[in-house]
Amino acid sequence: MNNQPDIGISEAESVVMEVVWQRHPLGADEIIAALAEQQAWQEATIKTLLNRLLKKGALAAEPEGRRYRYSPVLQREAWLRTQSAGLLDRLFGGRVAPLVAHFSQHRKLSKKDIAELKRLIEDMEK
Amino acid sequence: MNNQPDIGISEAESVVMEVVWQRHPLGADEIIAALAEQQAWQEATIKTLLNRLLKKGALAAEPEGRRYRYSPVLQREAWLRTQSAGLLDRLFGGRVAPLVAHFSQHRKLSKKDIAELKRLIEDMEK
DNA sequence: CAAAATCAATTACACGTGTAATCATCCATT
DNA sequence: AATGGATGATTACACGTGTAATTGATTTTG
Repeated sequence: MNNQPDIGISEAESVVMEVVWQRHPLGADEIIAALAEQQAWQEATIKTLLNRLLKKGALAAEPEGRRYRYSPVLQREAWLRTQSAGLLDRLFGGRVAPLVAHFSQHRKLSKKDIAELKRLIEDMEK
Repeated sequence: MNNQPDIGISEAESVVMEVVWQRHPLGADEIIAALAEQQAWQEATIKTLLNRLLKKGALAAEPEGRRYRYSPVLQREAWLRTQSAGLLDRLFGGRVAPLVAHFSQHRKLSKKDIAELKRLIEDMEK
């Protein structure tokens, strides 16, 4: 009974969420400040995104004086899960191995990556 | 100099592409027939998608009599690459290991999957 | 040959999204 | 108290997308 019926957030919205996921609660000004460094967005744009995220229920806002502090309702983990599951199913028939194979062909994996993968797999075998 | 400047296709469009990737060239009727079994789309809808894919340059159509036969221009491999790279970068900071870790936590990997992964990694080490 | 069937092309339309400007409200300052 | 600044709310607007109906051109059929 706490199950959010799968909030869908857009690309731009997810950029805002990333900021709030990292630290919260945050005021709009702080979010705007954090984004100023990576995005070329006007303040108004970010305000819009915040409102849309509120309306979608991905963020919660608690009033603090005349300001709001925003916190995530949608959890990053849950979002990650639907995003990556979606891609895996649509593109790789839901199988992880082909996905890894794909990356191993097209993306340089460092020795560290490989070592880490190896450890992961060993853990899985137990 | 053959570099298509990154054709972007939508979700619904990709469903059509999957059909054409599997077998081509195909007439619109064949595509419609193939999709009838999985999608509840009207013919007109598929026609629209075909036209949009043409306009985007993702498909090519050669006239055959008064019909067209459609073939992919955008290659599945290329599309896969941008799709999965996008997700990897946006969600996992471009690192493969965290992605695999994520799946290993949330998705049951069969023994077969694990064995396959293991082999992949062994190959990588060489 | 006229009528019907077949396809592709054109047009439709609501909704989400990226991107923002403007409006309204409330607090602080002169 | 009036004014200016801050900030949230409302409105804007073009474009992509999902979903299709309608139109137009051509072919097949009676």
